[in-house]
Amino acid sequence: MSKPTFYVTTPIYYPSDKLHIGHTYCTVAADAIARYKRLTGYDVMFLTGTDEHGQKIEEKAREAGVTPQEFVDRIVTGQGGILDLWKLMNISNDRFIRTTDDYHVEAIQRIFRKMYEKGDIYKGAYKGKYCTPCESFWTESQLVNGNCPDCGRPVHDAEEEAYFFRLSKYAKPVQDLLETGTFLEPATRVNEMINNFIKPGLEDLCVSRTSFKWGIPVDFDPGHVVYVWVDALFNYATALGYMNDRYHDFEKYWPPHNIVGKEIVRFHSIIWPAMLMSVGEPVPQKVYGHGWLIIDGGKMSKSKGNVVDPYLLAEKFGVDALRFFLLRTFPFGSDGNFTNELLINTINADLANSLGNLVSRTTAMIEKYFGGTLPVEREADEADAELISMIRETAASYQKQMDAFQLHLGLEEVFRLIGRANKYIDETTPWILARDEAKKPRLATVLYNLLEALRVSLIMLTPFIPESCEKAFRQIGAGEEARAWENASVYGVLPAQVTVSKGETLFPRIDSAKMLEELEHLNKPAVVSKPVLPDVSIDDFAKCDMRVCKILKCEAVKKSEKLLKFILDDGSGKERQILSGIHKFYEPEDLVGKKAVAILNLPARKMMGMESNGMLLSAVKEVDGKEVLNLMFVDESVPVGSQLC
RNA sequence: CGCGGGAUAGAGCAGUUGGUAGCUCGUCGGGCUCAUAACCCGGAGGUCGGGGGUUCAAGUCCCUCUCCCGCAACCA
Repeated sequence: MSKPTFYVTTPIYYPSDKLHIGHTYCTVAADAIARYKRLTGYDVMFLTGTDEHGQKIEEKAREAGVTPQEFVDRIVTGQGGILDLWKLMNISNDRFIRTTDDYHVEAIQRIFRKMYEKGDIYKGAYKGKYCTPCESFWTESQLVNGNCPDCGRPVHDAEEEAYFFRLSKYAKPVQDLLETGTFLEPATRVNEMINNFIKPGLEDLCVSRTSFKWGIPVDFDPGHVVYVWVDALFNYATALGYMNDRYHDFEKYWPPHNIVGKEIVRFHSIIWPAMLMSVGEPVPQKVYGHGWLIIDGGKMSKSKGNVVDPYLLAEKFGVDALRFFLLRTFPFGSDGNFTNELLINTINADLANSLGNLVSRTTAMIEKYFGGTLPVEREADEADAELISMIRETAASYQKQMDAFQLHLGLEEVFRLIGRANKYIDETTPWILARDEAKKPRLATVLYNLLEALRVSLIMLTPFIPESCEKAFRQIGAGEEARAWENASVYGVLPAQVTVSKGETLFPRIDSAKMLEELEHLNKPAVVSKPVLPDVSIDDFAKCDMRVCKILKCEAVKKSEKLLKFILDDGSGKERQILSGIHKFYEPEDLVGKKAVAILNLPARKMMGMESNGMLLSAVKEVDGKEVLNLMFVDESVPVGSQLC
């Protein structure tokens, strides 16, 4: 009899930067699901990977002075890269796809052609507002006062050749899919999608670009590259061999369970099923949009300097502790507030105090009272009933939660049992039983029951903390059979004369105050000094017209967090208006009357509907992960209009 | 009125179809001594953001207001 199959995926991550704890969260969750399914008897395919094309990577590579391929190789396969991170985190993926893999590239070209030949992709005109100097297309909604949002100059209607996917054709079936089944979870996301995107009407989707080259070429029209929707989404299929010969298990595993972050739910729940309908393949069994990790109440981002490094945490706390924390603490569907303090508290309370200590006290007593091996004589008591029934029943409620991807609730079930076992020790007072030779059978029974409670708990914890469970199984003397899922709801699986060994401490307690202080230091990386830019000619430098200006007026721009509006005297006799995004660093009233330096001959640019004619110069540096900015003030004695050279 | 999420004990969160407000951590007191200063028991602490409405009954349904967050916009 062949096992049922289960296919689970993470998003393919965009390797424009190192991955952070948020990516780790998602991948660890998918890993726990994959391990859980394997444990419970499924033939599992677990896929993760990287989405390596696109304009941003092209630009980043150019800035770094390498080819796009070299750039992504470094982030994906290089030291401390994505592959290393997943290895460190003990991720059990069966496959890893990179969208630059040959087989994927060829398959995407075939898929694109297939949809084209079917008529679902057609060559049309990308109509929009075009800004000639910027060589950019804009949509109506992107315009600022009807002008180019980049440079503020007028735009005109223009058309460009592009390929479109007939998304509109699939609006109805996609809506039905969202409304009827359990296709998209959690359910709150369904309303969001329907209200935001389906109800206003689905427009056909532009699926090719000519503005950059770093992508998969449309093989029958080489000027175009396939845009991300087709390239990235179909990775879930090509990785199984869909439209290629590299793999041959599409039939076996399709359709997938796509675990995704809430920011890409839209693509996975609308565009993705529509395209699958187009190529005539089943839609995913489930798209699950998990929440984000929030840091200090706000989104994690580079510019806030609050990106949490998973390497650092894994090194400090251990991989299993980190994995456990992520999945135990945060409801999988909603956002979670990440703090180091919470991390330490969770590790101490659940892993050290409850689980680790239970293993420790149980094995210690068996060694102390029986030399490590339980005798065969037993004596049952009514006091055992509740614990034993929990040993038998916890697996069922755990399974129910896990099948619904409610990982944190699954863990809660396990810890209810662990808590009950700790209480059982107090109720049965084995240290008192040990004083009376006649009560040895009773004592053996109590300790055996504790081992059994631990055994079934560890089976259920294996998907979350595999390494630690392995160690703990050995300590409580559990062999292969005792670790099997079938025996997670059976009492009495360990041999009566089981032998234990109190090994190393599974999860050492963490000194919270001390560790927090340590992390505080580590979070302040050495000040990064940027490399000096390539040479420019003196002529190039001379093209920049920088002059001393006096700040006549300065006020905050309404509705803008960052913008200040300056009226400057640049020495010409005319007032000059410049907008600058520095409100975070300065209050307007502190700046009036001061003299600063501005570059005057930048093209005018519209921001929040107002024109900015130039830029105030600032000194910027990243210190302790935070951006520090200082305007370049000059001495009162320097005449207004003085030119820098 | 751009879209969405949220406001429940000191902190972080649960509260299913409306029917005595719960959990974890912290705190205070007690117990125990097998164990990783851990474990067990108990107490204190909430007019469920404000106001109005429906109902025998509202944290839960309806209206309204305030505040926070995310997306979007913007940060040359």
